[in-house]
Amino acid sequence: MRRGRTTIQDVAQQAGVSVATVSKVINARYGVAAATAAKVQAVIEELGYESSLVARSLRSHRTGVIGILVAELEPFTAELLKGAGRAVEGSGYELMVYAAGGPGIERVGWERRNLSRLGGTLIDGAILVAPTVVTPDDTIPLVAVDPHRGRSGLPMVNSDNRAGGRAATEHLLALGHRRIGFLAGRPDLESAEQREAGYRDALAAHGIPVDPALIEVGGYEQERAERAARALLTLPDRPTAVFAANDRSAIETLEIARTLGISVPGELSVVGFDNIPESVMCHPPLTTVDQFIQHMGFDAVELLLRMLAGKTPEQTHLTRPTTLVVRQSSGTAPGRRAPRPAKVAAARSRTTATVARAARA
Amino acid sequence: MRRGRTTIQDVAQQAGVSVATVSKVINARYGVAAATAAKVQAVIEELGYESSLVARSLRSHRTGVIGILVAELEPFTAELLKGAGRAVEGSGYELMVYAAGGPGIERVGWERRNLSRLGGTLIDGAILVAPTVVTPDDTIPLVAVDPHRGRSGLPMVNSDNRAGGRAATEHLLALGHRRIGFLAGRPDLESAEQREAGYRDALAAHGIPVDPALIEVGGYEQERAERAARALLTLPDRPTAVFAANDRSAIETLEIARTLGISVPGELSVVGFDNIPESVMCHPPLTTVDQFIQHMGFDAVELLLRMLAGKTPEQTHLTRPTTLVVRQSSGTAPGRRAPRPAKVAAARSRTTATVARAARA
DNA sequence: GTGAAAGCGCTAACAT
DNA sequence: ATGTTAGCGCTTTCAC
Repeated sequence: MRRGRTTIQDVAQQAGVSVATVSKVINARYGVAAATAAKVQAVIEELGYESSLVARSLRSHRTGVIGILVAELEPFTAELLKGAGRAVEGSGYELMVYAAGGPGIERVGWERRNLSRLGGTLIDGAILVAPTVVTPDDTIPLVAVDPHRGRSGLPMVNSDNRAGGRAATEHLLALGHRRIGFLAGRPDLESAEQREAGYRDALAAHGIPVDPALIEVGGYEQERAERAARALLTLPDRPTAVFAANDRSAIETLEIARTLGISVPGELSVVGFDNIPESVMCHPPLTTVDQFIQHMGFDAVELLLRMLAGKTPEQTHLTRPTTLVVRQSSGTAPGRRAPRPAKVAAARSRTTATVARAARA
Repeated sequence: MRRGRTTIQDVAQQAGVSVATVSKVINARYGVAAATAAKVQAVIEELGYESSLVARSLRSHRTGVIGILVAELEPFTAELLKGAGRAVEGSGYELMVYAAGGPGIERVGWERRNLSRLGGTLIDGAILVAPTVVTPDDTIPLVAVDPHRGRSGLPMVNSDNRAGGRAATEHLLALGHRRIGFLAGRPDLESAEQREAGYRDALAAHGIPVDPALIEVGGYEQERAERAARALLTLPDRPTAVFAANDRSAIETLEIARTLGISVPGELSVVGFDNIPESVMCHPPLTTVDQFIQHMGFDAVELLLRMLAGKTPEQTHLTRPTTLVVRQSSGTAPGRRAPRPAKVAAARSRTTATVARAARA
């Protein structure tokens, strides 16, 4: 046995041919005698040789690999990957997920950095998840999922965040809440901005002025979100409900409420956004806005695949609808004695069923 | 603007120095005048240059990237990634997940193929998830998660599958079930084998002979599992309970039961294994064995990190305990009128709480 | 039909 | 302190 990996050199030597010939056999190029090809093939099998993706891509600039670039491997990303995974099946492409290394290090610009590191070589196209800035790089086809604010011109997949934000807030209003706090997300993301717009829409529609004291920025970061939630819940005249811009923040709000001895949904209603699996497993299960993350992952890959095939897709901006999923973290506003309306209960089972179906789709 | 990526060549030219000098600056090597370094650095910023991971790794054989090789991006994998993601934070390493491309193509040997393609270059170490065969490759440090049967000598992380299988079966026995079917998993995986052993253990402990007709192989594959579940449920004298070797198979069993008009848990109890998020979202929510997948991912990365640091870990075989999580898919055996015991209800809330905590850990 | 040689972008010895 | 040279493993002209 040799040390290190088996290289094309080893195969060539063992087969008694040149490296070039082996390469031709591997890539099924013309100009190789059947007998030679067979012999080389046999040696390849024997040695268990597999050509190095790295060396190959450095040279040929075509790898059959799609990159998914994310800042962090957290629930949202994980859901997205499930959808992406299904979309590549049978496409001939493989998936490479590159995680920038946690939430810590220099969020801004990670996608450009990693794109430079991988693009042009290694991956034929990439999906950028919640990118901070994107200099439309013309090296390889790109698709953005849940992108930052402002037109980037990049093909993208997102959801109707504004309608989702509105639905969440309307739900709380329907339950009699009037002081509804908003736990804002990453200010640079269009989605976060739109969810806030939806929140404002709903309040405006009901003639309720927005109270700036009830808006805190959580930024989708654990500590910051916790601080923001605590600020909201320790207000002299605290809100009776909080709409958080994503499920993680909402779950953190649930946590803070628990430490403060505030019962949910008795004294406080909480609504999130995303419908990550964790939103079902927390206590109480979270009312949230489903944005069908798996579908987004699926769509993004499909779009990219089409671009890689050279077809210019007619639709380069895919926006998915969202659905409110009512669970146990939201209830009638304190002081109101309206019983939980029957239609809410009905909505609950329906939407939950939807989720289950989406998970398998 | 140039076409294609910016290379080290471009930087060197623009800065009026040699390529080697630029390389030294990038890698903070000695032998560069402060002034030169500053100038080069400025050009790097200006051009937005980032060195190619591919070219670099081809040469230096050190990348700071850990590979996670999986056959498919499905719920189990996704959970594992969450844990792995947390473990690399602050380690200086980044994570690259490589998905072999769906459940379809040539399952056996995918890990060896991909390892050859990436190893030695691109990744400094790898985690193999549910590998089919592993020729202990000495090129880079390897850790296996949920490995195949037989000693591979590879450092590994798994759970106490036998105890878990026993607990699941004991639970059904305690509910009065006597005809308990088993939906087996991938025969090549040690975990699947152990779960079956646990099942047999429990039956034996209660003096119940194993009925071969009640054992079907699902192989963790959608279609096959569905066929197996259908076979079990259409048996002339069908089982009153089914223990499936993983949650996906269990959820598929739920599905088949529904199409056959068999009510769960009224006429049939179902217990799974894994505790993937989907097990909470299905109908009814699944009773299952939690194997703390996220923790396994965390542990695997930590173990690999230690190996990469050159420390030989004293413990190279990590086995985690499992916990039964009782939800709504299991109930008293038909014909028995024992009310659902109070302690089961108690266990339920406790274990669910455990899950919630684990999810955040 | 086959092999020699150049080069992808980079780093590491070795010169200067 | 800087540049020159030689590859890493592979693909691709282009001779033979």
